[in-house]
Amino acid sequence: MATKSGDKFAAILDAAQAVIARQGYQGAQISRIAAEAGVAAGTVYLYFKNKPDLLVSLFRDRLGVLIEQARGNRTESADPAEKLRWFIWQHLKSLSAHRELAVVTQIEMRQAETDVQREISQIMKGYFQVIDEIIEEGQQTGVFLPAVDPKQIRNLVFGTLDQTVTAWVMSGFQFDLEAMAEPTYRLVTGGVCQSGQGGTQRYGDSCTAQTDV
Amino acid sequence: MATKSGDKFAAILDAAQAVIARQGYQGAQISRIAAEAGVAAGTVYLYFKNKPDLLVSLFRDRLGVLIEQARGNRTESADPAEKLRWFIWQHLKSLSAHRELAVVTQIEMRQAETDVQREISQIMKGYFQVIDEIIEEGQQTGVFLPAVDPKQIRNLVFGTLDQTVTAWVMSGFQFDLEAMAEPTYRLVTGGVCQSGQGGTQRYGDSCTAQTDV
Amino acid sequence: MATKSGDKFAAILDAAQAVIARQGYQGAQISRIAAEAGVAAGTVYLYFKNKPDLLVSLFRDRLGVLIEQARGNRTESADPAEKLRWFIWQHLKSLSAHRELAVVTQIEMRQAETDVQREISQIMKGYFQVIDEIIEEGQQTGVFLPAVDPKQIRNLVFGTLDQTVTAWVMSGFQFDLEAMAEPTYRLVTGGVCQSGQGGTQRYGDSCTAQTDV
Amino acid sequence: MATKSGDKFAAILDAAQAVIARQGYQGAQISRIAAEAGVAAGTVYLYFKNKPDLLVSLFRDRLGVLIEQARGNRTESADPAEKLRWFIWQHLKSLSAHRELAVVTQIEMRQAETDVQREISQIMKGYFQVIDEIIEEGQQTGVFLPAVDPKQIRNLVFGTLDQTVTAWVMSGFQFDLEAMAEPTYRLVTGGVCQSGQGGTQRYGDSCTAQTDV
DNA sequence: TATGAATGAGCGTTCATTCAT
DNA sequence: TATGAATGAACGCTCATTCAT
Repeated sequence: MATKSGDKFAAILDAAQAVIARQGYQGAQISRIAAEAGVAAGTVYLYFKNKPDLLVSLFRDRLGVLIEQARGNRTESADPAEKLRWFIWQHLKSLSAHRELAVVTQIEMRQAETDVQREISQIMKGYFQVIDEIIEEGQQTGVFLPAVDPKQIRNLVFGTLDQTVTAWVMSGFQFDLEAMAEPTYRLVTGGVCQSGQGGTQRYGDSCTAQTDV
Repeated sequence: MATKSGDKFAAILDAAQAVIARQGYQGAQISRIAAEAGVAAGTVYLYFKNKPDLLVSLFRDRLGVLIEQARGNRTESADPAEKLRWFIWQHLKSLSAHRELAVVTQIEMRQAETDVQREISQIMKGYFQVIDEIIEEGQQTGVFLPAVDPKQIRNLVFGTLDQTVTAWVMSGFQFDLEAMAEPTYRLVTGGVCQSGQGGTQRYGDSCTAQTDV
Repeated sequence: MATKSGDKFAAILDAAQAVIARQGYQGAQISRIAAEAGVAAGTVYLYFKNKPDLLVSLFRDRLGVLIEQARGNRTESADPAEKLRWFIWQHLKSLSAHRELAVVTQIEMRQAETDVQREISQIMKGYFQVIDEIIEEGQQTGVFLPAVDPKQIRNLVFGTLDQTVTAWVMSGFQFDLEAMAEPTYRLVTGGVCQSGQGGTQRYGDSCTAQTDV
Repeated sequence: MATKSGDKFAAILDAAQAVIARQGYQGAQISRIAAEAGVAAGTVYLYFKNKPDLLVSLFRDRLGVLIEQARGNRTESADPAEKLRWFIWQHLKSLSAHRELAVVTQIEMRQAETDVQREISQIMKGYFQVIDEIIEEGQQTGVFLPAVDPKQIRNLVFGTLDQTVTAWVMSGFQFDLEAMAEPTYRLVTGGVCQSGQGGTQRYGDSCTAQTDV
């Protein structure tokens, strides 16, 4: 039942993640989380103000790890494109290795009350910042489209990752999420259209027309 | 209060959408929805099995409109790329015109219980199919990357749209969502990387290297 | 269990009075009151906002009867002193006939939270007003000491009654409360000191000195 | 925070009085009282059996001071009426000088559970005894009405004082409580009726008729 | 003595759902 | 069909009390 660690804070967070992944946000009773953490129900309130606070804390803690990881890895290559590849790979790899976390972040955390949602959005900004920095660097060095609002690019990158992970969770983990990293990266950077078509396509072909503007 | 129409079914759905957009999924009480629809609380149960059923019905109804719209519009051009452009534009335009609907689909509907989530996913498949058909047609005609799993492309397309709309809602509708259609289309089709770089890039540049594989 | 009356409002008030008299304010569980009233716990909240509101309502209702009674009886005689005698008699007689009510008003109602106390004080003002009117009339007609702040007189009158009833309750109803009316009236009107002493007392005797000022 | 004295018993009682006066009986948490006393929560249980015991102890201690004071002062004059005057003045003066104590005794202590109430009543008997002794002495020396049950007189005296102090607390200390001593004494001893009326009153006037019986 | 982290019983309140009319 | 009063299960949270140190 109880996590071996004497650190009840971590034990409760772990239990919360497990229970939420299993029972869903609404079904996650404090008493259940406490039991799973090996503490009394009241003890939860020594570490967290209330149920929403526990959930926000869980999200902050878990995303914090992703953010740290992403920030650390970013420096391994000078090329922004390479940094982006690395970011995508890390994201998918991390969630791939922690299915419970993926379930919680992709599905259950979005079932919180509106107030909690707002706080989670704030926390997400920290992760968005990591992407934004990569994008802006890439735009400055001319690797990424400089004329496009970086937020749009971020929406493309994060939206694609998010959708991919959600699809993985909803499928019941039926495919290899980490293996999606490379193709996802290619799609994101190269787009949907057939390359090389540019030379032969007829006028008005919208798939190449885009680059004209 | 009540929708004038004698069609209580529609009146309840409308009220549900309004109340959920305003009070959030959790705060949406049946009694409130009923009052807003101009019927008694018990009447809701003459048209819907229970609360989850009401929510799923709402989602099905609203997404149904989007799907019909997307299917209808798809035929206006033979070019799959053009169809995609049209789809993206329709999606953003529709939600742009119906903020309440956007709030409900992007934020509040994701707060439902796990069971509801599953059903919503099923309904989403209908919308995904529309995208999938466009993508597959594009791959067959050679407009879209043929070697890539169409589901990945769909994740890119839908993920980007979804993220864009969510950002719009979370921002408090601070930007022109419909105006995002064209740049979003270009990003999705052309990718993040600077075009034309192909000729001058040095070996190993990952932003072009991708197309080699 | 249930009061025969279909009037659930009254049934809940009756049950509340009974349960509070028996278990005390703190021990009076809503579930218990509901059971005793023959309704479901949730039903209580159809008639009362919350527990404090139920208590305040109970007090208002019960005191309202006393106030009406006191106001009605006041007109039976023109003499303010006689009105006071009547008031005192009515007060003691009413509580004497309703031990449960006496317990609740004298003991248990004073165990409410500070907020409830404040509201109860407001309600008490209605009862005080009845006394005040009698007193002021008596002062104007010269029957009662005109130079004394009427509020002080009221404190004497109500304080004595209140203390008497509380003593009765705390004693376990060991004496005849109604029989206390006449002697109480005499004490209140004539004071503690031996009458007739005025003529023989030596200078400085404080029991008569008072009348000199 | 903590009282300087090493006497934790007294420190806890002081803290209890302060916290109860500020937060009310219900809101007085042991942990808060402990913090205010500069000790750990557990330490409270080294000096008091439980929360009710702490409250009863507080009341006993505070009332003990009043009783001692009243007993000491009683001997300063041989005249029972003068003793009564002194008693009334002491009572109002003491509470006037200790608003916190007045709040606790008049309002908050009455919010205790039924068990605590019973014990408080017992303690009150000690104070009542002081009044009773004065009264009985006065009756024996013929100063106070000999035919009246001394308990009735006590109810008049204490009830009036109690009501006066409560009115003072509820008013937010808006008047000079100590200044009420003399008029209160006069009322108590002389009664509500106009003196001197005896000679001129018409037959049946109830305000004088009383002394006939 | 003293600590203070941990306990866990206990209860007010909400609200989806039912059913007699 | 329609009503809406009544239901009652379900749960987050508090805080007096304990006990290992």
